[in-house]
Amino acid sequence: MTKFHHTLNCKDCKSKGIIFKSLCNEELDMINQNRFEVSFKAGEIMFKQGTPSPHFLCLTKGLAKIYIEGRGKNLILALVKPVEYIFGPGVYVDNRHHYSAAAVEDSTACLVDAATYKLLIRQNPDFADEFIKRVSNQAIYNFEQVISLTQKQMPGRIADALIYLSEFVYDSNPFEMSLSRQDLADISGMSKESAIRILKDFKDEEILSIDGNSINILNPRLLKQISETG
Amino acid sequence: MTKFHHTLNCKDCKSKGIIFKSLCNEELDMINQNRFEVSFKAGEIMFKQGTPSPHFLCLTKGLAKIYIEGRGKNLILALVKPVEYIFGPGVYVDNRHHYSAAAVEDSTACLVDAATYKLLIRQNPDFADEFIKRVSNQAIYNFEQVISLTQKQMPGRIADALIYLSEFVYDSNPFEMSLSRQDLADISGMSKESAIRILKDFKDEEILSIDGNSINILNPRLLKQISETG
DNA sequence: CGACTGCTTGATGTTGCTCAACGTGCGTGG
DNA sequence: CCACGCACGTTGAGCAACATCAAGCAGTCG
Repeated sequence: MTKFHHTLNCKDCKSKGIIFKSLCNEELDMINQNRFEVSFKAGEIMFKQGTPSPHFLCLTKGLAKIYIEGRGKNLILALVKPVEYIFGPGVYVDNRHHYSAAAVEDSTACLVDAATYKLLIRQNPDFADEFIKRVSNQAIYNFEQVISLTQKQMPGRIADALIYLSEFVYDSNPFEMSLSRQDLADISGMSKESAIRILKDFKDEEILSIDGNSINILNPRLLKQISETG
Repeated sequence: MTKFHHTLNCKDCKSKGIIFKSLCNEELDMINQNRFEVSFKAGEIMFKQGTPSPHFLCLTKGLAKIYIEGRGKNLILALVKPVEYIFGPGVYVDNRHHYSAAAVEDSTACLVDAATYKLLIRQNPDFADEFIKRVSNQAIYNFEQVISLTQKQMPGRIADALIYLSEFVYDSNPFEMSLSRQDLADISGMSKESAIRILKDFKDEEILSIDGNSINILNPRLLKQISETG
């Protein structure tokens, strides 16, 4: 994990687009004053569940997973790609992280002081609205995830995970999966053996073609159907 | 479902305490202008997943459940008691309810226009902070729930549900459960038969005594331990 | 009194986990 | 360079957990 300081200014940052669009230059300056950049190698832990949480983290390059550590197994809540931020709910509650984050690919991120961030939310209603919208979206996604995990059987859950990867993470159909099979299992809430078996089944039914980590969804319609029928 | 209008003023409402403490009289007036009261009989649906969501709902009497409807089974996300509010994430996203709500006991609630509420959040940073804190707490609770549902076996999940009921909902140890066994099962993500069986096991092990709907936790320590070991 | 609803229990089948063995690529140190 | 260890992926067999089905029982309401 390497730290840089002020490699460029927030005002000029290409990445700010989606998140900080409601901030004026003065406000961006404030963030710029209170941030630093960090880089992570694949596999490195960004922060750990239970530790104090003084920062807002914005991923500028790579891919990260956020996951809850529970009794031996991990559960991956989401994958985070540039330019999205990680800002746990603990910041407004007990100042602790309630989940862990780790780099899946080599990544870089900007850390911004949480107090600064909270101040901006108080100052700028548009920014606050934007933030609440973000949190709301995450909550909605969580609901779907809970239903997937508790009410679908394994093929449906793997189907969900594959659709998520193809549509939201890698954004392409034949895609190179930088996740391990264990990660895929942790997304779908099952053992890695089970995940592998389902992948094989899908391959046998010619829904997918798999070569190592490159996956091609041959029959998206059937995959969607498996996802829906559970 | 019966409607009342302005039975009293928000300023004088005993129930406002926790939620609206950061609002001034003028702001409370605004809410007062844009609200109406509704009463529900036990079992009645307050709103349904998928329908438009133009209101913020504040429960003033009774007990309600919020639950997601999925393939035949329901999953109860939380029980809501006075004075807590129900304000789905959809309000900031697509104006739809992402879960349903129903009265468990005879209940009354205040409905407040969502636009008014959102306006107040923009106007009053303290109120906004309070709201975000609330949403954050809910998110944290959701994480614990997901872990409980996906990584614990049935006895641990039932233990979690019983602790939740005793400590957060009914707030007493021998408690009269206004929920059905099906509801208990829907909280714990299992079939009602399984829920009943675990209850019986707990009774046989003298962790609980059960008489109809009144439950007495005889061995809270052991129950906690079952909850933790999964 | 019969129909109905919610609760309870047992029998049976399925699902998905665990464990153990083996293969394979990759980096490290002799 | 080769030998070795190590992490990841893969496969099969056995078993525990859980759902489903079916039946019976009490209370309640017309």
